[in-house]
Amino acid sequence: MTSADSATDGSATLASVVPIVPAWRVDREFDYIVPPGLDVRPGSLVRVGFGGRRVRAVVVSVGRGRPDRDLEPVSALVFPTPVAPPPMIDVLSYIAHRYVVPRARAFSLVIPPRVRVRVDEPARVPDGPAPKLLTRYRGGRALVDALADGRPGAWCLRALPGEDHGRLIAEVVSAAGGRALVAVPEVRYCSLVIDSLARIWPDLARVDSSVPSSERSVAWARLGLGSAPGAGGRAALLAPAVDVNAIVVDEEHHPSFKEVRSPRYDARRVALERARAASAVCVLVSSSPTLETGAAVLDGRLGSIEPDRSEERGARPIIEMVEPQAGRALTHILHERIARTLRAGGRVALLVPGRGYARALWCAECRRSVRCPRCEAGLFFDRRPIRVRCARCGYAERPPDVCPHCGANEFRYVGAGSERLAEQVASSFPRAHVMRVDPDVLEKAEELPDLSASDIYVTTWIGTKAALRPDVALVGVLDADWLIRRPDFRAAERAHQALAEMAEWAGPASDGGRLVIQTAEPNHHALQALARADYTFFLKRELEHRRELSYPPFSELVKVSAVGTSAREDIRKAARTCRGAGGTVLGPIPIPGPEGTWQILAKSPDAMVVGEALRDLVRGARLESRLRIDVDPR
DNA sequence: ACATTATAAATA
DNA sequence: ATTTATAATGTG
Repeated sequence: MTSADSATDGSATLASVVPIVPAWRVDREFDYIVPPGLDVRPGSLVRVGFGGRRVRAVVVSVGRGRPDRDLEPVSALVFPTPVAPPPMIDVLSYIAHRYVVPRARAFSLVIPPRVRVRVDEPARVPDGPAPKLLTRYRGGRALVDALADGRPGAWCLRALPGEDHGRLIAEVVSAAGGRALVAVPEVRYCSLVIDSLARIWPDLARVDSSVPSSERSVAWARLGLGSAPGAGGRAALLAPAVDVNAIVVDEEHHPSFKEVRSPRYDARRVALERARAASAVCVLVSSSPTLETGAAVLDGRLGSIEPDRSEERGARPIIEMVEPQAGRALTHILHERIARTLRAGGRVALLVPGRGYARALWCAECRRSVRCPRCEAGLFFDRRPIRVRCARCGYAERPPDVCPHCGANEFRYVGAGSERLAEQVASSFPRAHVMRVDPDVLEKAEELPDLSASDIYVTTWIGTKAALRPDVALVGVLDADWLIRRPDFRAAERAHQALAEMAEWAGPASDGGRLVIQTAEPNHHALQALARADYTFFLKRELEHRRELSYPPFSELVKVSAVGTSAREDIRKAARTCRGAGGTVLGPIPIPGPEGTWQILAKSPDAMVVGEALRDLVRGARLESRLRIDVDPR
């Protein structure tokens, strides 16, 4: 098309764009003229004049037409390849709708850092490994066939505890011809899975948030040219790769797949949605999948890939449930198991629920705990220096001299934290080398301590990350009840996942692996499932509880909070809106935070219906307070 | 009369 | 979100 044509019939190439201005007032498309010679396609990132300034914008469609008014031209193309190639515009629009944000905010997820990039045509993608581990699973062959035939679908791959996920995922990526995106949990140190994929595919595009922005931009552009595969944190699922055959989410149950900042998307849903829109295969990998995923397998919405029962049982360590003894952090049995393991030259890991010296400070008189003035969470007690601290908000202060409730001046130190426990263990086993790994130690350490030097490794949940944990023969969980009894409807699920991870850490009984769990509730289904090495047992029992209270997967959740002058009034408006959209509303309740913060939780059959109603509320009525909408909260 | 500051409206 | 026009308020 030449400019002479547009002069004769008045038609021109037009682009509809979404300006990257995250405000409800401009949550729509704007049209511009595409100057001849500019390679503007759907998904291109461009610069346009908008309201007296220049902003970046994502092109959502391109076509010829007669402008019905004077249009501005697109002023430049700012990235060499489309940042939202089909079907990403639809996926991003889905995120905007489901998570109730202006489209511009969803689109900003795919905008690379501001650096100039130049990329070369990608080399041919080398072949990966043939399926060997995968075909040992029931359903593994079906997945390989589906990938080979290009049949779309979604699967849950329930990995064997102790499985090499790097190898397993490499086989999936390989079966997809390398045209795959892999998301791993967001981790600070490194990812073993990404490392092993990079060994097989040296061109692997790393879209980690840990890599420098220039490198990240280059990876973004290379994926746009068809280089494959790509891997990284949850953001990797939004990479501008073209012709994606497979989307893999590793450790599907990991909490980091829920974004905590706006747009608060759930990467599992996004993975499924992108795969559906791209007619690709989605694979959710975990040895203890979320209940939502497990339920989807039971009712056939997800294909099942699971290990053979005998292999599953074979991966399990010896598991002992031990009744806690009042006043002792370590029961006699656990003490004896530690001694025996050390004598045999084995290493021990002990898991404590909290850091610091004592986990709480209680008034000896009124038996109330000292709580954080900022966020109401319980405070833990530090000895060096002497102070109380809040694990949630980082509040740290000298402990009060008298009880803030009743004025008594005597306190009880309740529960051993990682620091006291490490001391206690060191004095019980004077010849063992005890190492403590908790958030305080990790913060101070410049680099990772040499973990292999220790005999007893005392840690909070932070030290259980796969990249941190040393080989051990015995894992002791000091207080499983703390996990099981948390006031959260997902407490059992989390406990099961955490303890399953500990069982994995201990290793199979055939290699001498042993797991000792101190608990007053040995019959809890999370623990029973572990003892039987039967995830499905846990799944079915926990589903009964969820059904009874109609929690996910029997409903979808939307959490709304309001903060500001008229928070109380606005949260009532939000509650009415949710009810009007078919939701059942819990609350409003006041929550910790700035003065006068209120929250509701809506359960409904379809969060998108509730979300749509809330979208109208925040877009239409002018609200005094700020509403924070969290769809699919975790 | 003119500078300064709050407020509303518009963005192609 | 940011700019721009417009109104409201302040100052010499």
